[in-house]
Amino acid sequence: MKSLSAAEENYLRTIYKLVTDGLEKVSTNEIAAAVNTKAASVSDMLKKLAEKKLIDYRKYYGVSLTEEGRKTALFIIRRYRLWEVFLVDKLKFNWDEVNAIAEELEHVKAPLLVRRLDEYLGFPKFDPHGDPIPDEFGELSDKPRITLQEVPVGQSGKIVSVSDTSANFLKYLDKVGIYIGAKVLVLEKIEYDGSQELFIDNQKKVFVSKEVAANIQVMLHPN
Amino acid sequence: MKSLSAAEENYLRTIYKLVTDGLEKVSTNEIAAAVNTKAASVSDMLKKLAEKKLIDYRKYYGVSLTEEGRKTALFIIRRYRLWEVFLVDKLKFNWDEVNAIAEELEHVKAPLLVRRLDEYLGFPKFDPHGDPIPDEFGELSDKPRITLQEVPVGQSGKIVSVSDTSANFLKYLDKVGIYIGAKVLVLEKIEYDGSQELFIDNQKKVFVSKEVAANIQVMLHPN
DNA sequence: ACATTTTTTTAGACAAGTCTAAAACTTATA
DNA sequence: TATAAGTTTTAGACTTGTCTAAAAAAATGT
Repeated sequence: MKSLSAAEENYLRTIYKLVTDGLEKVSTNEIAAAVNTKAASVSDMLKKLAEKKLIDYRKYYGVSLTEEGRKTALFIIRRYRLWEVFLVDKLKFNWDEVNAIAEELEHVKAPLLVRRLDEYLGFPKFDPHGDPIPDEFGELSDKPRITLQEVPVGQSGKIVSVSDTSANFLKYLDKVGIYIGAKVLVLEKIEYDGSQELFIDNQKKVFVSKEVAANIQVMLHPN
Repeated sequence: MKSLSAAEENYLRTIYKLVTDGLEKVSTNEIAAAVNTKAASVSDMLKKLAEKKLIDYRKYYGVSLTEEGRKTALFIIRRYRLWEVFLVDKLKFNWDEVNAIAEELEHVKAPLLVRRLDEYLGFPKFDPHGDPIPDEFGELSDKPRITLQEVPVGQSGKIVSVSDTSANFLKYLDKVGIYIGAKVLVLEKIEYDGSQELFIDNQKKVFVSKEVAANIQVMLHPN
């Protein structure tokens, strides 16, 4: 595996995240927003990553990962997500506080450290956001499917299945704009009755009851 | 507290270590050796640290820390030594494997992280080498005095006192070349009978029994 | 289909940190 | 004390990653 700078690793992890978030290819501007820099800087970096054969890059088109890039990204993500688990499980951070810190810890490379950390944490398969942690060989477990009820506020996912397949239920879902494959973001949860407000496909707000949420399975997105 | 780059922090911690190791002022070459770089690079960096008022620097003379530099170094060292404790206590590294890794972890700055880590580790007062860990306010505990028996192989220290003050014992010590203030390095320990081989003042090898070692108090050196 | 807007890339500059080679200074030695 | 030897600093170059401004390409709207 090629040795990468912290900046290169950041870009690679970000691209992986964006790609597996759905997009086939990712735009320069999207990357710029995600790594908090300017498009010009992204162009420069993309050239370098392309030279190292980690991404497929054609000017003015998007980028995608090569097989080598994908594998490399998985090892970076492994480090990142193990640290996330450490921060939440051991240091009692909230799942929404750990991103920035994990990003710094991710760049600590000592391979033995990662293995020991993994062991110490009990070989977790998923991070606090529900995203899978690649194993030593870069292998991913399937993403866990959790019910919409269990999705934390602010987290988004893709609707993958429903438990209640009655016509009534499906008709209701159809009517409010929920369907298999839809992107769903949890905007708010009402403690009182377990109902919640959703944002479907970044477009439509929908209010669902606890009962409805319990019957919808979601696959969490990274981030 | 000024915000420093990872490189600046490394230099500062190194200078602190060298200064408290005994030297009043530290030479460019000593620093170069310690941070594994060239004298020319050190000169450049010293100018920068002097500009930030973290060190007292006069060309062609040594450097020493200003009060601000000392304080800053203590916070860097706090991070460093807490990570050392984590690596040894939690991840089961040996005390001699942790230097390089702690050096990387040291640069992760999130202040809340350091506080949580401290708490998680049970507010340790000393790191695995016996060096004191500054508290949140940069305050140091005294160095612990431990018996020569407890000093790990490869670790060095200074002999600070003896429990047995009988003439016989002192005469023996004198004869083999052990005295208060001597530098002692533990070369080897014999499991079988608890005896050990020492290296006194980087000059003389001495073999002492378990009984003798138990009566000698040592103050550990950094590193 | 053409003009406008948006996105992306290039060109050139800059800051940090490192290096080598050579100059300046200090220390040791004869 | 003069010269040699060793140390430290300067000068100048290079790398990495960033930026702004401007040019080039693509997308959009009428």
